[in-house]
Amino acid sequence: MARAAGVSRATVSRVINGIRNVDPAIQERVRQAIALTGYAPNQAARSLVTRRTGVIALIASGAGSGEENPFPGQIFADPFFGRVAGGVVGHLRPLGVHPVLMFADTLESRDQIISFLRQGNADGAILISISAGDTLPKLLADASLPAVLFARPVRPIPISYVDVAHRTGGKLAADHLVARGCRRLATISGPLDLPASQDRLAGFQEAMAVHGHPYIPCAEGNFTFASGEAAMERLLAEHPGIDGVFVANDVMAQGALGVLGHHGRRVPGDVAVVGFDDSSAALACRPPLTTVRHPIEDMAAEMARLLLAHIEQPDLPVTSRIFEPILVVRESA
Amino acid sequence: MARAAGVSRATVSRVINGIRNVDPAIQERVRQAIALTGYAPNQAARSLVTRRTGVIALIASGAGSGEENPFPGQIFADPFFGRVAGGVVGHLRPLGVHPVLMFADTLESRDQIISFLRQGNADGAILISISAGDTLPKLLADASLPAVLFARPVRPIPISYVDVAHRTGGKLAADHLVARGCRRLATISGPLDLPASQDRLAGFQEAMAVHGHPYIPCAEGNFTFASGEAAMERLLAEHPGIDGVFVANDVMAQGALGVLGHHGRRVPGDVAVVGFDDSSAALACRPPLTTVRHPIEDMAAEMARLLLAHIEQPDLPVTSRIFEPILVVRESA
DNA sequence: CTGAAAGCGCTAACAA
DNA sequence: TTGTTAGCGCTTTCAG
Repeated sequence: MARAAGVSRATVSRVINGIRNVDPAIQERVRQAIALTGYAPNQAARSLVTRRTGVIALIASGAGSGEENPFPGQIFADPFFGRVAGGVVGHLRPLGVHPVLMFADTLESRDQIISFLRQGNADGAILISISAGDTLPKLLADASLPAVLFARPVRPIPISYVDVAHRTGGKLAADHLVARGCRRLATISGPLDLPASQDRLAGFQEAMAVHGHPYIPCAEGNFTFASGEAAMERLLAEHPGIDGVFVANDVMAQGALGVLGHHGRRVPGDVAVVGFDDSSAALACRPPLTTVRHPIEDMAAEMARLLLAHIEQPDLPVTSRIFEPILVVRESA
Repeated sequence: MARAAGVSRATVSRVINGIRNVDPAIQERVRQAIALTGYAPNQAARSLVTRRTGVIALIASGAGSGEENPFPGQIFADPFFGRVAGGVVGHLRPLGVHPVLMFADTLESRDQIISFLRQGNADGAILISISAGDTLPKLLADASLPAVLFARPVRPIPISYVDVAHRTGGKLAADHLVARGCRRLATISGPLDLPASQDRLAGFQEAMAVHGHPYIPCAEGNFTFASGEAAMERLLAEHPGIDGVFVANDVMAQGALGVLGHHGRRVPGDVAVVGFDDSSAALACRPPLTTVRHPIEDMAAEMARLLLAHIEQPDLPVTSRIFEPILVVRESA
């Protein structure tokens, strides 16, 4: 464009990038020419010199080293992932940064992601690991690509992360259930190879021990609806007298609620239920779910901040930031 | 890199881009040098000359012209959107194309999206409109940006789209419910300003008329869980004798199922329920939902094909492709 | 079959 | 304050 504005391209560039030291009159003239010609600067040319794309990778990372379902499954439909994605978009969009959706399910896809980043397709990555044994954090660290994890990695890795105090969450649930008068408690945990699951469980058990309940029956799930149902069935079969359950995420809690209803148990009358996440599933439960709120929006904001900082200053030391959960009391407990 | 390979960069480029006419020996030498040096070609430089990015925009477009929730809400958590996103990723990833997640909720965000595309940040767009009166399709067409819609636009617009035969879907549900012996039917529709909702409803009503039921009570919802509950409550209040319901999507059906249970109605014994989409919500229903399957993966594949074709040949005439739904019989009807 | 050279469109020194 | 100039790192004619 826009030497039709009667100035040099350098000046146009300065106006577009909001650099001062440009005569207001000329600034105006350039703006008009832009509006008139419908000029849109070429991002590739721009990235080539600025070495920045305004794009980050938002990665849902599962285990998988072989081949699986060709469709990145219902991960994207998980209310938890949805809330994270929403939080990230909400905070990055005003800054003109947009996320590329990626799914790391196979060895190949992990390599593809690393290449994608190394080629400068994106400036950094936000990684949401949904299973243990994920090798992507290490690959990212080894390639020293700017990245932030949504949760503490299984093994220590020099990479920044944001997490919630899972143990505190477990304790909140325990305290609430005990305060409500529950005496025969049980819990449905997430996959026990995940630190998050371990910590929620440990926090719950420890708090229960303090309340004088040294042993708590536990059924392991994998954060899916169906696994929540199955776990609840097992618990009910082995411990029919249960009067309170802490479930490690809302989606499983939703499944558990259905099973309880099926077995004629009233919630919260016969059995009180507390979930975890405060995802949209909590409001889709009947009765609405009392749950431990994962402050995802705050965490997403912090991840955005951290990632951008790492992008700006590649040698910034890695940090972690732990958020405190709170109990949201609704009707299920 | 890699004049360390002892060849010119032109040759390296040829090897990387898999262009023939390269001596196998040299080809091998280049590959080794690449592996050795860990060379990764710069995508910006590449895009600058090829005018292609390998990125497309995946847009969830709501209505909204003012300001709303700062967080792109639970759209991303909707099982329907999740399935579309998964289908798109599944088909584009093998081709080395990745989607940027965008949310068009405000006037401003729509402009931002158009700029994003015009600046060459992405080669084209896939748009999933989740409300009527969306102006984005028109903006895209006016800017003649390569784009494909997930559904027929409300008003005719010169832009390609992929859709499902909603009327057929409604008919499938009607035929099944009647064949099952239901006599007092009702339906919960989606927002009636959406063509998709209108067509599902019309298809259902017309088929019912053929079966001798000229009038079918209808309650309008907006595709959310809560609206499904509310609609079912209304229906039950006004027509307590209902013995079959066609619900325009699975998420609302899930809500309806809960309400029916609450009112002591057995499903499918007292009331049979048929949903629409066959999203993950259908399997999370109790009993599992009989539903009209939206062939989203096939549709996503077709969208990918169409979009890439439009990107290759900018003057390709617009087309549409309508897919046939099928009935998936489970336990709810 | 391979190399040399000319840009792609922009930003960022450096002059003026 | 503005214009000139030199690349950013690649692909792609065009010679050889």
